[in-house]
Amino acid sequence: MGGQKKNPELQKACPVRDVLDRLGDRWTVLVMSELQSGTLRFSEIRKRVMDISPRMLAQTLRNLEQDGLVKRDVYPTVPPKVEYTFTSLGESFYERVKAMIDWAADNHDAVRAARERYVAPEAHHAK
Amino acid sequence: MGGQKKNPELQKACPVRDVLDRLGDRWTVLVMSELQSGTLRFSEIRKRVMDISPRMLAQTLRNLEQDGLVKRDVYPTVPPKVEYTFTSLGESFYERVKAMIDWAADNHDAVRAARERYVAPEAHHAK
DNA sequence: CGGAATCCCCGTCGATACTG
DNA sequence: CAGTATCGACGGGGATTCCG
Repeated sequence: MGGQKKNPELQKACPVRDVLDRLGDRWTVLVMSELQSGTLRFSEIRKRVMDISPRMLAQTLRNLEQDGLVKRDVYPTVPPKVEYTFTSLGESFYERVKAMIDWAADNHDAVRAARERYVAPEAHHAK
Repeated sequence: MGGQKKNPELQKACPVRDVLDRLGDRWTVLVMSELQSGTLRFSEIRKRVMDISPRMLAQTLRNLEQDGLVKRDVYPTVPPKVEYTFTSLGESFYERVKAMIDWAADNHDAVRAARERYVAPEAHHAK
């Protein structure tokens, strides 16, 4: 996905983009769908999402925490233990996301079929 | 959003990513929310979305068309006229997207408030 | 264990210009 | 009008290394 500025002025004005942009990245949706099953530790999420790097998991979780969608609980034990849980805001958000995930699962075949059928419009001079 | 490969093998296996990735980009959601109001011409969408470049609009529309979410009708008149309309697949998809947009609008304040409250976790050695 | 810091690649997007 | 072509930059995110 492409770089480019993410104009903060525009974000202020646009609630949609502001919130939805988080779904743009590779991991947020995947992480949320694991968190759905309840409280999880950092390493547990890692195991479930499998090919996420610790760096990206940390970043994804911090974004979610920052937006008030996920709660982070630190237990100052040794070894350290950190748990992540949806807030109620997060749960209500995930409901909608879930609706989209389900749609994607249900209609994946239709979409893939459409992609296969698709032929590039030869400019407009359809010969 | 960032470059990096988009492993096609993984996409094949993952319906979620496959479909939802489209929402990651800057414009798809905006364009869809205009198309909601009915059939629109290329230039009409441009006027409504305002700061989208012709390049990005064309690309966004082609993606939607490719996925079978939007229908493209070309009238070989002069000057050319091209209309875009949701397919029924697209409409059913947009229903879910709309649910998220509405959530975003409703909870935008809560999210922004959470962001403002947020203080970076000073590593874990909470002094 | 749960991260943070650094390095670097490369896909996306934006701006600009051109065409049937 | 409805696009396409080319270019360059930005910044996401992977790999790796280190730390409390």
